[in-house]
Amino acid sequence: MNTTAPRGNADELLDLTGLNGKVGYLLRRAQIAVHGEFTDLLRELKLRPGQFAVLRLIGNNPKLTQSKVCVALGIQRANLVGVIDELERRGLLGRTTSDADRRSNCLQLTSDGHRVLARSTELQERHEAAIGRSLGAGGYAELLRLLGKLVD
Amino acid sequence: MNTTAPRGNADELLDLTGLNGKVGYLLRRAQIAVHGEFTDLLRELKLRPGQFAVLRLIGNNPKLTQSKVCVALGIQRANLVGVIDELERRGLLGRTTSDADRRSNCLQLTSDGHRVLARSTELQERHEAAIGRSLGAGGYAELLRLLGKLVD
DNA sequence: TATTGTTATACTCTATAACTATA
DNA sequence: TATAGTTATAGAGTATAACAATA
Repeated sequence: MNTTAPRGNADELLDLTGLNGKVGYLLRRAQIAVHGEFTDLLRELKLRPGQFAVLRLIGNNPKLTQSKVCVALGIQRANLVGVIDELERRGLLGRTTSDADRRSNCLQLTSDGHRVLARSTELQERHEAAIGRSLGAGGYAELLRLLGKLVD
Repeated sequence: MNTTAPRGNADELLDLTGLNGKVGYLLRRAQIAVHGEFTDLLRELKLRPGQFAVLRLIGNNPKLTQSKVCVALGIQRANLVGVIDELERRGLLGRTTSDADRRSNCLQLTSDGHRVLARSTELQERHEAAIGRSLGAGGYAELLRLLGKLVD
């Protein structure tokens, strides 16, 4: 994450009406902060949060096709291609043409992919634990509940 | 649905462990959903959420300089230039060289800028009200509180 | 020397259309 | 006809470096 960018939480003399008290704006600022922290944590693996989500999903669901990954993660088919290309180039997963439907690629993690997924999952759990400490256990659970409603 | 499909994973049957139960992931999905809804609402004004934030901040704080906008909103000076260029080209605000410090531009909304800000603020209120209905009044307030902690 | 606004540049993420090979 | 993967491309958003004018 960028460390020299202004964070914008210092100037208390400005009138932030219409921004600070709105879910739309605070959700964006919070997401940027949390995403940036996770990006920093994953740097040791040269993995970005979006790549982690793909590894996690395929690790959970071997032989998943690219289309199904896209539906599950809410991304475009065309944009997944490059992500899979890079993870495959790095030897973290493999494409195999499906026997049942030769249009589809079955995706599977390699042993290196499983190792990277295990390490990144540790980092994610550390990250979530830090969030939990700043929100309190009740706040963490309540935030999950409320965010879940927004995603629907 | 083909009943002979062997290990095809239906979308509802996917294992989303490590994604759905994590604040990092749900925060991202929720932010994308909410940001997209606000983007749709603002379309009638040909205004994007980031431009709205700039108009809102300058409307609240006349004569603000570009650097101060950047600190308040957490964006880069270099990236604000184009945003201000476009809003100025559309006649929504004006730059004036500061008397006190001739390096700085004082930013001020035009009457058109105030009109667009007023209308977009109405749209934002409608958007936030819809969020409030889906979360409940208590949930909405609690979400604001929790997101505020994450932004710190 | 430091800061403000600016230009240039690059990289990521996202969105759409069109192609191919399969179904 | 429809779908899976792919290519190409364009638009946002964001990051860094460097420069001129000014402090």
